Order: sequence, then C-alpha cells, then structure tokens
Amino acid sequence: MFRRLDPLLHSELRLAVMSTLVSVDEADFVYLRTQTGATAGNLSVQLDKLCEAGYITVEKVFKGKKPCTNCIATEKGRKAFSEYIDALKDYLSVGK
Amino acid sequence: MFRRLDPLLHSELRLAVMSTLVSVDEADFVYLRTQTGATAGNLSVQLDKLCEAGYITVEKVFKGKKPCTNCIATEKGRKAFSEYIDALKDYLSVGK
DNA sequence: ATAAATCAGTTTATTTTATAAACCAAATTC
DNA sequence: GAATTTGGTTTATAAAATAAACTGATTTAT
Repeated sequence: MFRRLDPLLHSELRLAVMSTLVSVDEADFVYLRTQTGATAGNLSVQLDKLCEAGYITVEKVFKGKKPCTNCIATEKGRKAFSEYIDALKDYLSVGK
Repeated sequence: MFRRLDPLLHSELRLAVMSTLVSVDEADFVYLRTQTGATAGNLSVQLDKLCEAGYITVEKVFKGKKPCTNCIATEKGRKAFSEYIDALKDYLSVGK
C-alpha cells in the first residue's frame, strides 16, 4: 500500500536539488544555493551523496578565474526522481 | 520558492500514519502497524512524536481483555498534513 | 602593495532522526 | 504449567541533516 520512499530523495535539500536539476538540465553550485536557500556546507554534502548515488554528475570548471561546480541530473537520477514522486502519491490520501 | 517541509511530517512512517488517520478518522495500533508495515518499536516512537506535537490524540482502552491504542488525527494535525502536501508541490517540478 | 572582505566551496563536528533490538506484562495455546 | 503470542514500551545504535570552522583563491579598499 505505501511504497517505500527512496531515502536518497526523501531529504528536503536533495529533493529540492533534484527537482531543480530535472527541470533545468544544468545548474551550478551558486545557482542551486540561491534556489534552495541551503548553506554551502549542507549543499556540498548533499551534492556528494547525489553524485555517489549516480543521480547527478558534477563537473568542476573555471568560469573566468572563479571555480564553478556544474551539476546535471543523470538518467538514473531522473528515473529515481519520477519514481519517488509516484510513490509519494500513496501518502497523499486523496484517492484513498 | 521551495517552502519548508514540516520536519514532523517529513518522515516516511509519520507521513504514512497521518495519511491513514486523515482518511480513516480513527485507527488502532495494530491497524496502523499492518497498514504501514512498520515495526512496533518504530511505530510506538513515531506515534509519541505525533502526539507530543498535537497532531494526533492517543487513547488507550481495553478491547475485551486486550489493550488497544486508538489514534485520531486532530484538527491541528489535519491542517499540518494538508499544508505539508501543499508545500510538497514546490518540489514536484511539474508546473516549473 | 597589502590588509580586509568576499567567493566558492570542503571538511569536520554536533545534533537530530530513524530504526532495530531488547524487553515487559498480560493473555493464549499446547 | 511451560512456551508462545499479543500489544506494546524502552533503550541502544546507526544514519542523517545541519552548522560551524576552515581553505585557497580573488577582489576591493587603503
């Protein structure tokens, strides 16, 4: 009845990050930070976890003289996200 | 943009419990346990938290010779639940 | 030029949470 | 009447989230 919720996505910040990334195709650290309102430390940790899970890829480049951490949702990540959303419906108790 | 998710509800088991309770008006421990598939220990702990938050009321009665822990969602709990669901929409990235 | 502040993060530490394991008292079954 | 089951609670442990402190490079102000 209640499908299990992927613990990697059932985290406020990681979910916000994935939600942003699936709709935007690519986003850098600074953008994710402003969008989510997260602290840099928290964001850094959660990006690592998403990366290790293979839900995103992280590429570090230089934009002029400044470092820039670019994030992209992988196919695996997109699939996991949509499955999470789907499973979540069990919990909304709209259609019993 | 991303509304904060009530941490009391952003828990797989507590969310499943509240989801059940808002749709069912009253449920006992055993029923909640079978519905959610949770262990008794985990359920006990999470019911305490929901109770302390004022999201549910817990009434212990005897059904014949057996103890029975009855749970009901309060108005406060129902409101928090529907607000949680609403805030969650920010994360689904369907409408941008 | 250099000291101070800022940017773009990472690492480490602390608190909170979720979960499991162990336990308990009463009732039931063998 | 001994063992098992029922309906839980309490305690212990593992995992998570978050904050705080730090780094290394870059501007900005003096």
